[in-house]
Amino acid sequence: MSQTIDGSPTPAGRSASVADILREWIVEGVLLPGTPLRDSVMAADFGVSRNTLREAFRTLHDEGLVVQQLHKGTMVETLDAADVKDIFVTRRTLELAAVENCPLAPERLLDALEEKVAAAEHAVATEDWKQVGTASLRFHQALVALLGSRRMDAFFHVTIAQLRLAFAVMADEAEFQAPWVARDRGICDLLRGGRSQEAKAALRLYLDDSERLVLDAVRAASSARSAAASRTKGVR
Amino acid sequence: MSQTIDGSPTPAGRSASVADILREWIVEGVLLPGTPLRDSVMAADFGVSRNTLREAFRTLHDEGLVVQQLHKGTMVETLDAADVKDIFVTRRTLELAAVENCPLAPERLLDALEEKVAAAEHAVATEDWKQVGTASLRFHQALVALLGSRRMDAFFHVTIAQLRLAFAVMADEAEFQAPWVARDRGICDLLRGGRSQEAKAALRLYLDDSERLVLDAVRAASSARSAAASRTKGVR
DNA sequence: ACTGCGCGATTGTTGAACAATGGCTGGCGC
DNA sequence: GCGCCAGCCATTGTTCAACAATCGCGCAGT
Repeated sequence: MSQTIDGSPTPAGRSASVADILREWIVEGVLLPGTPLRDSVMAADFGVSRNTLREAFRTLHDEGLVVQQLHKGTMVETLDAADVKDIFVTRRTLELAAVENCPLAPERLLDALEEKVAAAEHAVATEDWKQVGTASLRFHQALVALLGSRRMDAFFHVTIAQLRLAFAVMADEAEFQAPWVARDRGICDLLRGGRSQEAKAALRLYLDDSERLVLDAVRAASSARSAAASRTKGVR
Repeated sequence: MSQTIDGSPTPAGRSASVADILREWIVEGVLLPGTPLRDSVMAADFGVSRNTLREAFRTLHDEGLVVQQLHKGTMVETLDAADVKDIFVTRRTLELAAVENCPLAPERLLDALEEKVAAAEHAVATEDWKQVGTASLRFHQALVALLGSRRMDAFFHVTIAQLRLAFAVMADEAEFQAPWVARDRGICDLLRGGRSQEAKAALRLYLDDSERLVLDAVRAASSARSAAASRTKGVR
């Protein structure tokens, strides 16, 4: 799960390279949720051994991007409505606790907050909408970091990675992404101004709105998927 | 220590079986913190391939029970004071949020709470002190379950497993274990009586006291360990 | 149309080979 | 005698191809 604390000389070999490519494909939406990843054929495609590929699968499994069932193989994680609700329960618990804990957090972490919001705003300015979602999530990761717990940071990282799976099937246009960054900025400023209770309220509304949006997207994708499945099976 | 896996109906794969056994040995204190696990010899002991054993090691690594240093192998995780603080930050965040959420939790989860406390009390009655610690932790797991999040349940489960590493080096006598169960009972009754704010206050005190105790134990074990290290190196 | 069986496809496991790194031992110079 | 350096050995990390176990699907029989 040691995801890119980079600078570390990870000579982790070919399986890491394969994992990087697959990760890219998954979060970019090239490999859609539910896609089965058959190791035999992918091993041939990449020109590596099955065992190496399985190692890459394992890495992605640690990051919550794929699921593995015994003797049924590996497939890209599919989020249903229950998963989204689960993720947002998690987000509320961790992020709201972090905001409440903000006054006790060291200055360094507050600065990281500012930095992440600035990065998101830069992504908006350059209209790199795919990056905007990622940058915004990084801000929320920095939010959780206020708690000062290595373990919760790692846990939240996986949670966020799964949420990105849902983003992959969403339209990434200006009117969908930009408003969130503005709200991130608002929360950041409230926190840096020491008004953590107001920040908490703002964050709660933020999460409620965001959950609604993601839920709609996931339900749409899910119904589209089941419709496609019915078509291939000839059910009407 | 030659223990073979086979014979059992291997319900979840062999690497998983090996991981189960090692996990048992670790949390039961058979393998003490810092014990190096050499893959060649353990693979022979278990009668499995070195590759399979490394798979098991990786599973335990994900669960935070062992650490892996590049080219230095795998060893049982040793918790230092920072780790304990980290774990208790996590416990406060999750458990207190769970208690606050209690009024919204379904009846079924409240009943589970009662069941777990009863189990802990039974362990006390039979003076099975090793089981008492485990049963008490299970109560706290049920507490977190009030949040209704599969992901947080899983996360808390590994957190608790790490905490048991510290318990492994603690004296497990009546006067150390029994009081916690009584306090668990108090919290449980408050929750079932709908007085979640009082339960929250009680839980906060509980966690503060528990953290102090575990911290002392870990510091004692740590200093004992470093003293032993100095002795073997000839440092006075 | 339904049920049971067998086969192909796919995954899980193995053992070996090779590379890379860390620690240790022995020798050297001071 | 003490400290430092170099080379060797043991252990770990990575990859591979072959073997075994299991699941799902199609086919035959009723």
